[in-house]
Parts: sequence; structure tokens; C-alpha cells
Amino acid sequence: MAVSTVDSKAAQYDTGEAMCPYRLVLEHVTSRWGVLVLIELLDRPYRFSELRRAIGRVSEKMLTQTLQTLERDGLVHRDAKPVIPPRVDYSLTDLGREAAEQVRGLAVWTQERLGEVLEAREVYDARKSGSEQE
Amino acid sequence: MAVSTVDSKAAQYDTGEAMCPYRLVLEHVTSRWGVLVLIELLDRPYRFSELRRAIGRVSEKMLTQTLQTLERDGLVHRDAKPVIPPRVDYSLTDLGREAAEQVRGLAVWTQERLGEVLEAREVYDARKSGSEQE
DNA sequence: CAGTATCCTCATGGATACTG
DNA sequence: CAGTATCCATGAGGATACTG
Repeated sequence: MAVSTVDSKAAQYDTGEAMCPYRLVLEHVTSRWGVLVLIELLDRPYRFSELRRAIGRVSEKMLTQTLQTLERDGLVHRDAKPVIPPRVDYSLTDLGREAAEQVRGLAVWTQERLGEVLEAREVYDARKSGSEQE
Repeated sequence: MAVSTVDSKAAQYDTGEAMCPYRLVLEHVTSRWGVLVLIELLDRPYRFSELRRAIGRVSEKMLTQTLQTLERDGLVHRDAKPVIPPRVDYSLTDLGREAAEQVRGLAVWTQERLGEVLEAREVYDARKSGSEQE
């Protein structure tokens, strides 16, 4: 049977309940693995395992789930070649490319400003432990 | 005791384990409530409860946690006035404003393309149920 | 290789009650 | 009002085994 994939509970890792579709899409795009997948695919198409290695520390399950969600939202194109062994290429659709560009903006910003963030944390933590009173 | 906040386990909702700081920051910014907080604060400063109402469907706990994480990362400024009843204003730092702009880009894109995404989903679902075989 | 199907864990995150 | 502290449910996400 070809139904649910993923555990049978909580299908596409929506938050489950009723939520405005807007937030839902936003959460797919900003989801932990969604972000990374989109960024990788911005470079070039990837095969499943390639993608898995490129991202690192992602389980097959979560990658599959993420890719399915993004495919369903029309952001990722899945091209399964009917060969043995199977070969499946994932790439961005035009829509997906737009989304990915936005996400990349965020990622680039993060890299650029990482130092400042880390610095801010030290200040914050120092201040906290300074005013610590048991 | 002023220690842990949040349950005592899993302090700032990092993924817990060792992860490159880059991803960590990215996840704070793209976190479910982080995204929404940043976008709201882009308009103007907000008080705690105001923010809570503006976002809707967020528990005090998660809002507190999100705000603390963002404050620690130097993205949000917390201004606690020593009055009774307490009044705390949250606003973006310069760093936070930059991040928020990026996030807003994503949010705006989502709103603009929501229709296309929803449409893509219908196609996807229709195709799936078409090739359903028990 | 590219998934599926399960089982299982534990953090995410909500509800509630309490405090300064 | 703005948090803190707890208790708890459940869904995100990992590990493993199996299939086409």
C-alpha cells in the first residue's frame, strides 16, 4: 500500500492542527531540513544519497519527509529514473528557486553576522552569571 | 533560583547536541516562533502580552523561550521597566533588524506565492490518489 | 540506490498554577 | 503584567530492517 509514508501518524509534519496555510508553507520552507535542502539544491540537482551526504546528520526518514513536503508544495521536482539500481534526482522548480533564494539570503546573513551573534552571546552569558544569586 | 527557565532540560531549544554554530543561529532565526517574533518587531516595539496577542496561538512559555534565545543572540533588545505592574518592551537591535528583513523577505514571498503552492499541492494529491492501489 | 515500515526516545511545546 | 516552575502529551526525528 502506498499510503502514508512516515509512521502513519502526523503525516507531512505540519503542526497537525488547523493553522493558516500561510504559516504552514512558511514552516515547511523554514523547517530545519527544508532550509538546508533548498540551499543545497540551489547549486545543482542532487541525488538522494548525495543530498544526504551533503547535508550530513540527517536521517533517511527526515530527508524523505522533507523532500516529499517540498515536492508537494511544488518547490522541488522529483525525477525518478526507472533504472536498476534506482536513480532519483531532485531539483528546484522555478517556484522553489525563488524560495531558495530567500532562504539563502538568510543563510548568507547568518554566516556574515555569526561573529557578532557569538559575541552577543558571551556578553549575555557573562551578564547572567554575574547577577546569579542562589 | 534564577537558573534554567524552561523545564530544566534542553535549555534554549538548541538541538541539544554539538552542531556547528552557524546552523544553530540559523535555526534560532528560522524557528517557528522566532520567525513570527522577528516579523512583528520589524513594525515596532512590542510588550510581552502585546506580542503574544499579535502572534496568536503561542504559549507564554514558548514566547519567553524564543525571546530569550533571540535576546541572547543579540537580535532582540529587552527593556524591562522597574515599575509595578511590570512593563517590558521588546525591540530589534540593529543586528536583529537585519535578520528580520531577511525573514520578512521569506514571509512576503510566501504570501505572494501561496496560491501557487496550494495549487501545486492539489495536483500532487490528485496524482497520488490517482495512482493509489490497495 | 532509494526508499518504506516500525519501533522508540526525548525534546518541543502547551496548560496550568504560582510569584514579584 | 511578565515572567517561572511543573506536569504532560505528542510529534519530530533517529535506528534498524526490509523491499523493488
